[in-house]
Amino acid sequence: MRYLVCMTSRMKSLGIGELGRRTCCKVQTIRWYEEVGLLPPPARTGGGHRVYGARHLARLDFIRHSRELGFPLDAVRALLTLSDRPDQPCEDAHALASSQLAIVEDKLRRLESLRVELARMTDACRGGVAAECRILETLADHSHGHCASPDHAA
Amino acid sequence: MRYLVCMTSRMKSLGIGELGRRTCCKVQTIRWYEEVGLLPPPARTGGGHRVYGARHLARLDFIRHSRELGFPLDAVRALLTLSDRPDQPCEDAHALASSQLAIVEDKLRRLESLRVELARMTDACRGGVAAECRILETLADHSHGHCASPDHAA
DNA sequence: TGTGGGACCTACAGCCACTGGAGGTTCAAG
DNA sequence: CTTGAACCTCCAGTGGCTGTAGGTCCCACA
Repeated sequence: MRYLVCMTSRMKSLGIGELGRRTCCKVQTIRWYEEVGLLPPPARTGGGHRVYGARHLARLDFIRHSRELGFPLDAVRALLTLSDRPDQPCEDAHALASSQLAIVEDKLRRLESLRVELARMTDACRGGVAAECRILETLADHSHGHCASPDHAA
Repeated sequence: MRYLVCMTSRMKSLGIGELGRRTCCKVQTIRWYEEVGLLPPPARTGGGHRVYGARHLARLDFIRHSRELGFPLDAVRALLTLSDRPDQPCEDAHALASSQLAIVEDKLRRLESLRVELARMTDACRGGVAAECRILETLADHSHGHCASPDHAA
């Protein structure tokens, strides 16, 4: 793919492999982002190989960073649309980010209580046979919330 | 399904709906657990409806509690096998629980750094148009780790 | 100029742990 | 006997990729 660099003197063009290397994306993932409309279809060589430019690199970086922060693809799509319209107010971006923050905070809370329970379990287990195992006992103990979730009540 | 209670005087028998209500499991999920071998196939009425007993209730409670703690189904399967053999040593249960604890602790660490970055983002954004939005700017900024992951290097 | 082999192509199946829907049957109460 | 909720089976879809099969293209090197 080095020939691509020679083809256009002023701008770097790169193949899908090189793009993947620069953005920490697997090649299949890049193709899949194209398929679902996150990344615009690039130019092709005569033989059908994809040829990317700086725009694609930036866009894929944006996508990857958003994904790393846990935004679902729909949110990434919305954020990309916003960044494509620099004159629009950024309220939506703010809303997306704070709802993502709320989700993360909620996950943190719930994971923390899992951690506590798991730590208590492993601490309580002092070896021995399964019949006396505190871990298995805890798991079998059904004195939990018992379907208080509104989801299930409905 | 009340007839089931009458059928057997000494033990409560229940239909799939009632079992679901008592364990916070959707009916489909119960059937699916049966399909993948986590829950033994129950008796059936003449018409083909599933009839569960106390064993199933306990086992499903065990499964649900394990799942709530984040154990993947394979681990749940292993834990169930252990609890079915009370004479065996419980080392495996301990190993499973501590590896799950390690996974949870790792997730907590990573979620916490997400939280920090998201909070910084939303704090930095003071409204305005997308072109000046700190959130979009942060997402577009590609001064990150750049493929240090061994996964990608390999 | 030929060749080797790595990078690329498409198309499709599989992962986890369910969830939902279609279309039909069974059950218990009134 | 009718009603309608609960149940049945089968199958497709979710999110976000990942892996595989079977082929084609590209370019460095001899």
